[in-house]
Amino acid sequence: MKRSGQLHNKLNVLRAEKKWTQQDLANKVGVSRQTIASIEANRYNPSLILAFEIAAAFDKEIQEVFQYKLIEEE
Amino acid sequence: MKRSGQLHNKLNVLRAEKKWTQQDLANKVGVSRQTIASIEANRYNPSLILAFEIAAAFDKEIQEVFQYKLIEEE
DNA sequence: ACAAATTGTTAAAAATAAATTACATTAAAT
DNA sequence: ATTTAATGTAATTTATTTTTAACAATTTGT
Repeated sequence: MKRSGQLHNKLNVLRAEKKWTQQDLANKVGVSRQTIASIEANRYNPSLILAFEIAAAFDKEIQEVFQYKLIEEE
Repeated sequence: MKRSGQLHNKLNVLRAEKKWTQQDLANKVGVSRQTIASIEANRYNPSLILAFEIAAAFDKEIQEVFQYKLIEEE
């Protein structure tokens, strides 16, 4: 699929603030630890529902957790 | 995968405001018309990147376009 | 009423996310 | 220094999204 931008996230920072391990967060949102690790490392693009659940776990809005930067087109 | 909530969206309303067809929106975000139709009908859960691109097309935040309601657990 | 555009929906294939298993590396605790 | 917990990452499998193609149904324009 076409990708016209890049996804970044603040999962490691937010986890550190709460002192949660990847496993802790994985348990809270009901996915595997590797899924959290992969998202954290930007290895893939989570589903919107998972993004909502992660944001809710931190009591934040999605854009406080995930940032999407459009790539400039010339 | 576990689903502990429901996703809703306002795509049809936002499209109507802009007078965009499904095809128009599909072109703007670079997916097929059927992808837009399927998201609009809640047949599936888009990727976070696609959700960001759709929101950007409407110049809105994600949560103005998509709403995620957690299901009550007892 | 007719034609054209738009939408609803489905099926099959392709692409990508997510689960699972596994193991190596790093950090923390004793 | 040794053990234990936490993280990085890779391979394989499974689940889901997305594409493509197709056709029916509905809406819009003339």
